[in-house]
Amino acid sequence: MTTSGRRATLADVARRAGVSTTLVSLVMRGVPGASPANREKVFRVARELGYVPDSRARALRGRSHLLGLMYEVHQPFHADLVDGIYAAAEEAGYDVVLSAVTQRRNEDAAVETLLADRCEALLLCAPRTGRNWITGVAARLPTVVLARHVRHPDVSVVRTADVKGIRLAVDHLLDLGHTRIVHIDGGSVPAAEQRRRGYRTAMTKHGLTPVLVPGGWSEESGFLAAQRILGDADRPTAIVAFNDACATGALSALFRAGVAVPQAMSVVGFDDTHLAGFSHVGLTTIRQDATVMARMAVSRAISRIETGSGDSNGGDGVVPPTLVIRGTTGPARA
Amino acid sequence: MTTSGRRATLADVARRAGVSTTLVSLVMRGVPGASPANREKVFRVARELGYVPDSRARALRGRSHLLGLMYEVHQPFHADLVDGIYAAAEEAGYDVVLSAVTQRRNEDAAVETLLADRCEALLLCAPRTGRNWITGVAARLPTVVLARHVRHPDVSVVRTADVKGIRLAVDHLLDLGHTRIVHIDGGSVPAAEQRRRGYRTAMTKHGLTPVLVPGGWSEESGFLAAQRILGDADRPTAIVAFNDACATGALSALFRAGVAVPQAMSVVGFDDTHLAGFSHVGLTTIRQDATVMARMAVSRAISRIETGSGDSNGGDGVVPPTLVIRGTTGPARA
DNA sequence: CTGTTAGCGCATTCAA
DNA sequence: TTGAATGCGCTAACAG
Repeated sequence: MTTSGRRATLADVARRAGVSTTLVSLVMRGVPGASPANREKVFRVARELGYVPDSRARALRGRSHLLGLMYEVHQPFHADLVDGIYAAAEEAGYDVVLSAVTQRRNEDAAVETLLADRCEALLLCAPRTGRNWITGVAARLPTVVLARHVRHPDVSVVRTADVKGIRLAVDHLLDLGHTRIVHIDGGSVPAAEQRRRGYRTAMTKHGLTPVLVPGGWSEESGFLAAQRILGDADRPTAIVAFNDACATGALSALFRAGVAVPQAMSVVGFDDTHLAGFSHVGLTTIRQDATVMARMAVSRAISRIETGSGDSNGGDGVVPPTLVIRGTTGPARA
Repeated sequence: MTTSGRRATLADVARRAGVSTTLVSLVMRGVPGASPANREKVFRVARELGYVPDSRARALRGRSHLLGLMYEVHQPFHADLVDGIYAAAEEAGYDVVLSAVTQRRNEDAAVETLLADRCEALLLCAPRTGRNWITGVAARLPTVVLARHVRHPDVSVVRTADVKGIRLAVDHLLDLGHTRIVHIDGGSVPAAEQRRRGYRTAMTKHGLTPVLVPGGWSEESGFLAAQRILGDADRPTAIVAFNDACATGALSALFRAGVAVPQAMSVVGFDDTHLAGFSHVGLTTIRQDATVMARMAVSRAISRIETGSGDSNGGDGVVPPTLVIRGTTGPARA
């Protein structure tokens, strides 16, 4: 930094431009009420001084128009949500404050900073902490939970229809002639329960026996689960994985073991993250629409802010998933 | 939200506890100067009212103690940096404001919000915008650039010794008896230039001919590049990829084509992101130490803030990379 | 169209 | 140990 010491303020600009602070404020906010000549002059001086309105002082004055967003830095799907939420918030005239959950920074810490930041509502991406914690948070600020089930009047929920998503996967495999289909589950991760249930339901509905293999949300967990599956005497012909990362890990195990995909084994993921779309993976998967979820979440947050409370939209925001067929599923062997 | 309408303030707590605002302020900041009895009472009332100090009002008062961090949501290595920077900043008594770069939100927009947020310094993770933009930003606020070369008195740089990193990779392969080693480069991405140069230097030093294959930072680019390599008449025996994602993509192409790794082809990545560590990938790679880089970056930012300007640490912060040998490299075939 | 003024929530003087 | 007063940068009344 080479420029002056102090940060330029609205008053500095006003003084230098020879106008009132009100006028500068008007011009900077783009509201009408200033002559073109003055508007021009203010802009010029502001640029000269490197003036940027102080968002904190602005917020202190009245409403902050801030949406607090908690997400996990290492989750690709959360990255998609972040992107969508930025966009949706901007459209609605709100700003977003990010608060990341990392290995050394837990959800409680993440929310604490959001609270201190004067956010008007909280968006929580797939919170892992218990239900009581969530309702506790929701008691303090309007709260929207994404990608997790919670049933409580204080919290709005936006999620994918997990059960339906898994059903799409199973049905797709059935259409291809598979009958021995296993599910690598997500363990204790949010949504894992629903997907497990969806799998069981879909299988039993067709008179098939559900087989669950313990997994997780990471590539490693998928890898390990697939190895276990390959060791089974009665090897299945298809795998429905908890998510894309898990599916990718499983794929690696299969490649390693020389099992041809999809000839000898079909694999379906969940999420449709960037990972799945890469041409080399070509993963058949269940797509969660991050953009739609983001839009819904923002809209619900704002509605909660403005109506003070209560969910006018009636119930969870459930986004329908879609089946994306790529290269990892194929006909069952005769 | 079920509680009262207005957010509780310091004055509310003071009134309810029957003490002065000063006292509450003291207690909340944990500075000495209040009787144990009062301290206790203030804490109790604060909890009852759900009082959280307003960080924005606090910042308005004097210094904000805020570090602005720009990073790319979809880059795993940036996630590692974010994690480290949160930790390092906290140790130093600073807070972090995140500003993500996404597909719909460019670097300029990201920095603009950081400026408005009253940050005292900026940390830019591998900025892609031109040099002039960076120096322009640095003219406004103390700035530290991570993982990219910039030579300018106004900007501090923290980066991995890219040239040395690539040399480690090449030397490792030479030790294993490889001579036909190609480099899948990073195109126009920051640091790609240095790695390219490091590769050329390392090869020519040993009298070998460098062979560059155009690549990029994504898995897809690595996949495509590897396909091209496999099509070559004079197929190499080893690949040094621009980064882990690129290497992972290349690995997939090799698996697909039935090329055994490392028997028929060795592959080295760069970064040592989570991806590389997963057991199923077992990628030999050049490790960038995100934690050390984060610590250095924070320390330089603070030093710039406090000394007003100038880089007392003298020159770039260069973090030595290390070779991590896993399963994707092996002896060249006789 | 433009200027004056009050106050947002907090930390920090200075007095008591 | 405690309390009252001041100002950070900005916006929203209100007056000119």
